[in-house]
Amino acid sequence: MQGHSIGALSRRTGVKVTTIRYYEGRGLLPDPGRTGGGQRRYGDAELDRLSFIAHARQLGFDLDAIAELIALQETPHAAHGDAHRIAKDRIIEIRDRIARLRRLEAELVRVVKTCDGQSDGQPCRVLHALADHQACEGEH
Amino acid sequence: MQGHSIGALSRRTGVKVTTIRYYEGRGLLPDPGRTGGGQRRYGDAELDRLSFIAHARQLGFDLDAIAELIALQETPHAAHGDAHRIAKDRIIEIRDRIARLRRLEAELVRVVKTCDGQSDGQPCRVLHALADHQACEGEH
DNA sequence: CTTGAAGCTACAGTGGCTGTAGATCGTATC
DNA sequence: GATACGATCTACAGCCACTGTAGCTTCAAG
Repeated sequence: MQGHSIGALSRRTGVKVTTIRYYEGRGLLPDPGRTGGGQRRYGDAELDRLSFIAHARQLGFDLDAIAELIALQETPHAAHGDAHRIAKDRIIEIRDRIARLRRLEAELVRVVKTCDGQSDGQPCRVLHALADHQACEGEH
Repeated sequence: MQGHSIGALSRRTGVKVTTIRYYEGRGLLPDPGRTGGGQRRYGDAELDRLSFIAHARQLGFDLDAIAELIALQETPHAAHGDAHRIAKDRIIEIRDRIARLRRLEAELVRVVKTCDGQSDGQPCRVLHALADHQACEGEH
């Protein structure tokens, strides 16, 4: 039987079989052809699309954003602005997340330091430091 | 009626009312006292604990880790090592996430750049770039 | 005593899958 | 052909950490 089985697609893209079926249910992949027995068979176009989805997921796009990007691919005219907007939104979001994580890191380091080297019978100050929001300079 | 209502606790900690009840169901907060009519009334100890939970959540601890930290608070002896381990694990995790986000950012910037300034009638290259995993230097 | 905000329980829904059960299919080997 | 066994099928439940809803009761101020 010609075409890729769902397992072959999975091996090639690193996307789990169940996840591929889930994407189909979500409308991100078209209904594929079937064998006489009802098993899915895919062509190279589906392989490409699944690679696209997998890559975009790894870049942190959610499934709705990916659906939007796919729709843009299928209506090529004047899609530049939208695709750029979506990608730039993601960049802004990622920079924001990095900034927040850095603040968290700094605070956790501070929390651990308040206790380091101290080992009497008292409850650990890490726990106090965690409860003590006053000490954070961050805005969270 | 003495004690804080659930709404007062919510206002003081920034944790939503429904979330407070959810924490109670998860065992992170004890069953509070109730008024004759069945409404929850909290003391300062519960307020402190909820602040602790809220702060730890903001630092990215999951509820299981927080439950562990609370358990450590209640059995003070020899808790240092464990509390430090949990906090240090989080620091490592956060650094890892920062590193991965930076790679994503770099790639997205690259993706957007492949197209910038180009505005013919062709499908946007952002979409190609997203599908083209070959071009990533990262390990994802 | 009335009113309206706040609280109550119980349950369904979110996103993005993952795991399970129990059946069927496809293909390599004998 | 028959058989064996892995791959695939559908349908549904479960995960995390909430969030939202419906329909009711309670509290506290005026």
